[in-house]
Amino acid sequence: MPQRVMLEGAGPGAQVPAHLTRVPISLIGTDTDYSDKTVKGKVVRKGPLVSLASDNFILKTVIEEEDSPPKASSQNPSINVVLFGALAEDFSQAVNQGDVVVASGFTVGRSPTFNKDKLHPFNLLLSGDDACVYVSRPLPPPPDPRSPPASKRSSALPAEVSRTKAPKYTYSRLDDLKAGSVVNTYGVVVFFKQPFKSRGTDFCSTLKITDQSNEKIGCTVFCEKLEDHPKVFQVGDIVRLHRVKVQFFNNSMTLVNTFGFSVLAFDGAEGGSMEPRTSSRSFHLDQEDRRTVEELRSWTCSQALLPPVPTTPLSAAQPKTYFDLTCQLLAKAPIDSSCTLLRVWDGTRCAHTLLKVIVEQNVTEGPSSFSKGRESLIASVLVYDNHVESAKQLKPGDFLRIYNLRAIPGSSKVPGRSQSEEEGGDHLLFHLHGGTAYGRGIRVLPENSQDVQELKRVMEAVPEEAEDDFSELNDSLLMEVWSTPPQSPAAETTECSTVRSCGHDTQPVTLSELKRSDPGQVHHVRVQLRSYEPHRLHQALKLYCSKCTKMQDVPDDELVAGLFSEASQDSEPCIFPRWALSGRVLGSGNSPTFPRRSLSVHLSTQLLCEDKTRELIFLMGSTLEETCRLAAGYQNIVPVMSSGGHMTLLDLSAPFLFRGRKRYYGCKRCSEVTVREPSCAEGVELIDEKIVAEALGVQLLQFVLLMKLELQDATDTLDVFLWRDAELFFGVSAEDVAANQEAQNRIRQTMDSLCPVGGSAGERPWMDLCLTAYRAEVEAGQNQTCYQIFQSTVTKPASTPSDGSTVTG
DNA sequence: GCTTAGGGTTCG
Repeated sequence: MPQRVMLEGAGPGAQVPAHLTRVPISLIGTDTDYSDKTVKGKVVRKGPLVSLASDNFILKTVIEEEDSPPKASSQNPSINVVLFGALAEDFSQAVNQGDVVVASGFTVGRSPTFNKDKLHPFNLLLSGDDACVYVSRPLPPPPDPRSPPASKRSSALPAEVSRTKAPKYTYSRLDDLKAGSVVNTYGVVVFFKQPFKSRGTDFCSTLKITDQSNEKIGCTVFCEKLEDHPKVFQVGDIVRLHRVKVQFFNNSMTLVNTFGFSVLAFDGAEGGSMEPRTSSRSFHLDQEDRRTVEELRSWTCSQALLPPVPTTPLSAAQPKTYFDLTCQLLAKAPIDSSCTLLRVWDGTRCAHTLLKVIVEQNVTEGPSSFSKGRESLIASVLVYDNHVESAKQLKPGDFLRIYNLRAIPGSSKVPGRSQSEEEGGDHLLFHLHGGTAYGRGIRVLPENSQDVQELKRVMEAVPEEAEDDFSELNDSLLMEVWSTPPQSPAAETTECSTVRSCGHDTQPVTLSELKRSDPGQVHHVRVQLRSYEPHRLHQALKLYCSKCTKMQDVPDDELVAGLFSEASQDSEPCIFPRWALSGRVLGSGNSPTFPRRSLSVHLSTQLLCEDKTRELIFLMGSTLEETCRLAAGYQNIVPVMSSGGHMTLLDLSAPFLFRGRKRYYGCKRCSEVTVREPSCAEGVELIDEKIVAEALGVQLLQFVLLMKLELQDATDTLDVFLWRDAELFFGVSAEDVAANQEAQNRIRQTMDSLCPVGGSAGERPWMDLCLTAYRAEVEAGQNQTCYQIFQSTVTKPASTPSDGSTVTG
């Protein structure tokens, strides 16, 4: 058992393997995989070495995070660490109180002493192969006589104080294989087949691997149990094979598993997870293995062996092509003995209408139908022959990768009836043909895999329930507005955090403490952003009436354009007010469809006298587009129409005022519209939206931003609103967000930095926030405690390379 | 017991 305490001669942290990322002690919980994580802290208490049985020991120690940001709390976060076996022995000898240690390869358990010591609800457990402690300490060297000479300590590899050596494996390069020998080897997968049933007793899987030698070697694995097979998900994955026999076949070397065979598979991407995929409980993985994987990853990268995109989303599926699909199974139904229907989705919309295969009633596993909006995103996959057997193992909800799926256009060859038999045309369904050519097959992806996390993000951004085509169209239009220009969020490494400006003198509390507090209080918390709504950020922009306190969505362009068009239909004669001087203005159209035409316009005589003709006009009969274009030349444009022979405003769902790119809306409940001459008394320098609204009897609606954020710390999660101080939080005005792209980008970038897409918890920066808790009526008669972020601002410090710690002040 | 497969698109 290779259990170790590493002594570092150089500075702290210098020799902790680079692929490990550090987790703040405050964030330790049980719902995370810590296999590639570290925790760092100073040993503030070191318990005695306790002998449990012969050759088994236990030692308890407390470490405290030294470099957590100041003012976070009166006390630095600390946690109990329990070490077992030889590691406990080594730790006892090699580590002193006051040393700074980095622990890796630990698991997390509930702390049984939390109620007593109030240290941390969880503790770290270090035992087994992977557990490791790195000690950084200034010289002199430790008192352990077995410790290697100082010269070695300053080398790239940490010196080790270990009583037991790892069983040593040697790995053959692929250009150095001798027929008949049994070897261990590493390789990058360039081709693979999922396990399939052989004619014999076993499942068979096929790999072709390569390494820096550039040899490409085929490899066949026979195992009765599926879980013993290589867990390869995509080309570029790295495998470590133990005990494979080298054989000659057709003039080339091949590898076949032999007695004692085992395999680990790794993500092949640089910076990917170091957690090996295996069903084996007793595998050994040390620093050298990790380095080998890193080296293969960078070689793979230099050779461009990894496919640029692992799989094709449904939105990019083209008729008659083969592709791999990552998706979620929603329902399945048998068609006949050699065909099964899988209904899947990936959150993207296929460019072609998806064909729905109708099956007999009561044979579907999972829901037999979905909302209209959802149905339009679901693809029918017909799997044949040998794949029917693997489909039997699948359950609705599973995340799948389907290899070598083929997009089939039209609907003529569908078993059973199909919804669009008469339509023919541009419909798609998908076939997984029989056989295993080109790696054809299905694989269930583990829920914690990076690809599934990404898939879920995409799916979560899809609106919950049926939305008709109209609103989806508008969503996609607005999405374009929000996402241009396409920025590369990956390139942005800026740490992002927040500062409070509330001035309260309150100590930060944990979320679980906060939840136990009475409402009506102010709290300070230190949290990360776990998720947020709405994902389509344009939906965060609302209109708010300060009089009736009602909130509404911003009407979309299609609706507004409709109101303009309706208003211009009305051609009944109109008596214009006496103060208004009528004229014509030339519209902006210049195409046959939109001819340039003159529009009826009305000016205030007073303004005319003051030679302020461009400051305010009343415009009649224009389209939305014409109004927008004219808005470039006039400071204030009020669209008007004729109603009952009088000039009046359009329906208040339309903006009552255009000021440059900004549009202003009025509250339908609280406005009492009369078109009057604005009281531009002398001395009024500028006609703005307030003056116009007042003149017209319009209760001006305010642009606001409203979001729901899910916050998280080590103890709990909490939903909070970001509303009243949303502008302060983002450093933009909601009015600007409504009108310009830069302000929209700023919000998008802020959210991306607080909650990177596909990012792990470790990548999310910490935020210091001020929260208020209050009772509010959520539904009729239902009071609930709500939380809102106050007086907190996101700060973006100059982009500095992070030291791996995620905490910023 | 000690084979099975040994990549290379489709019946639908």
